[in-house]
Amino acid sequence: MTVSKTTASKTTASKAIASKAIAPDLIRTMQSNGREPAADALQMGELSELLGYTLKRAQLKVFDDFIHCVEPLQLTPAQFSVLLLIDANPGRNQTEIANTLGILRPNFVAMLDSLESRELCVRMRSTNDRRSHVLVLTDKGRTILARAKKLIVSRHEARLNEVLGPENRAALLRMLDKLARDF
Amino acid sequence: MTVSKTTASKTTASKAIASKAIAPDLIRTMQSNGREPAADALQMGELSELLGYTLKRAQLKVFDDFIHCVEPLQLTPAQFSVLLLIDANPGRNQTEIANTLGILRPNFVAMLDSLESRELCVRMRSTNDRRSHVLVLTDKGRTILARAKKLIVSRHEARLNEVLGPENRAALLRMLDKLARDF
DNA sequence: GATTATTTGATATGTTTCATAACAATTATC
DNA sequence: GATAATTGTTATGAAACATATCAAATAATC
Repeated sequence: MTVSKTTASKTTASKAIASKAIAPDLIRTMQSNGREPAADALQMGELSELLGYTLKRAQLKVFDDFIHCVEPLQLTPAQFSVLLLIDANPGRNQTEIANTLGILRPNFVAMLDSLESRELCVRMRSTNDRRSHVLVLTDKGRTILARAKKLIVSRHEARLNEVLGPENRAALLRMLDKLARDF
Repeated sequence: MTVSKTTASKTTASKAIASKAIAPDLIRTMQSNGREPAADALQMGELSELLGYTLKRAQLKVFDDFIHCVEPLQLTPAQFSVLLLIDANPGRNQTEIANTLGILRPNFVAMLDSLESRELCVRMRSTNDRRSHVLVLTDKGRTILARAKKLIVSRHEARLNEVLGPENRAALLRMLDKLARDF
């Protein structure tokens, strides 16, 4: 280590410029334009060029919006994907659904418990293989799923189209899919 | 609920076709082409069109590759971003760095403890504001950061360019940045 | 056909990540 | 000088993610 143990940090108010007579945003402008480094925005450095960083940031934003759009149905992205996959793949068991979604079997148990307690789906012992549970949506589950799809299309994906434009949205999806597959 | 409590699930081997005389992949081909639904790949349904789902999948892949590429230095994406931001913003305190990265201050403490215990950075009491800690990279920290940047460029981002192509990679970054900001 | 190995769902458990409340020390505000 | 706000910290909890292990059921092997 070559660094000394104390340093001066310029925090918020620089000097004693601040006075009630001057508007707050004017003060900020003066500070930002002064010789002192702007107190607000930090340099992002090479972080802006790091795809992984921006990817994560975007993912959090998109998930937040998803949750908000589908809020009246109280479905997380993961729960929605489970319902969707059960519906699209009748006759499949827990392991198959979980694996396809990248969910580990032990963690899938509580997930299903929750959905089943809300009567959105049911586990049924398979007659062929009495070890496995075939997953089936209830009527309520199908209804919720249908409503969720509508909300996602009309709110969530619509907003994505607004921000990106339909062509860009499609291009983005293609590239992300390529990454998810071939990377 | 309108579903009965038992159902038949077709699992692996259909009928008694299996025999040692037939090659395993031939059997699989026969099964896939038969009337029975393919036992392997599940229908992804509308999931393939859900941007959030693909986004998450891609993000996990990219982070995995990041961790792998920078493995000799034992840096997580989060740790790397902290080192980078400290280096790019001398004189800033914990709260400022944490906020910029979207890390909550309480969670940032252990993070810094870890980096400091590895002697990659130091907290220094500010002389201006004795509440705050100014964060500074040690020489070791700067060295590790420089090595990490090299590994990321030569391995990680290089691979991204291979898979996507430079133009697509740039376009992807632009769109993700737009989402992270405006969404 | 009995023995061994594998698969399925489940439990227990641990780690990591993320979020909230509260506190002492310090500084800002009035 | 009393009160409020900020900084780093601790404690704590929830959620997401991962591993080992188990009983029941089935498949594979001898």
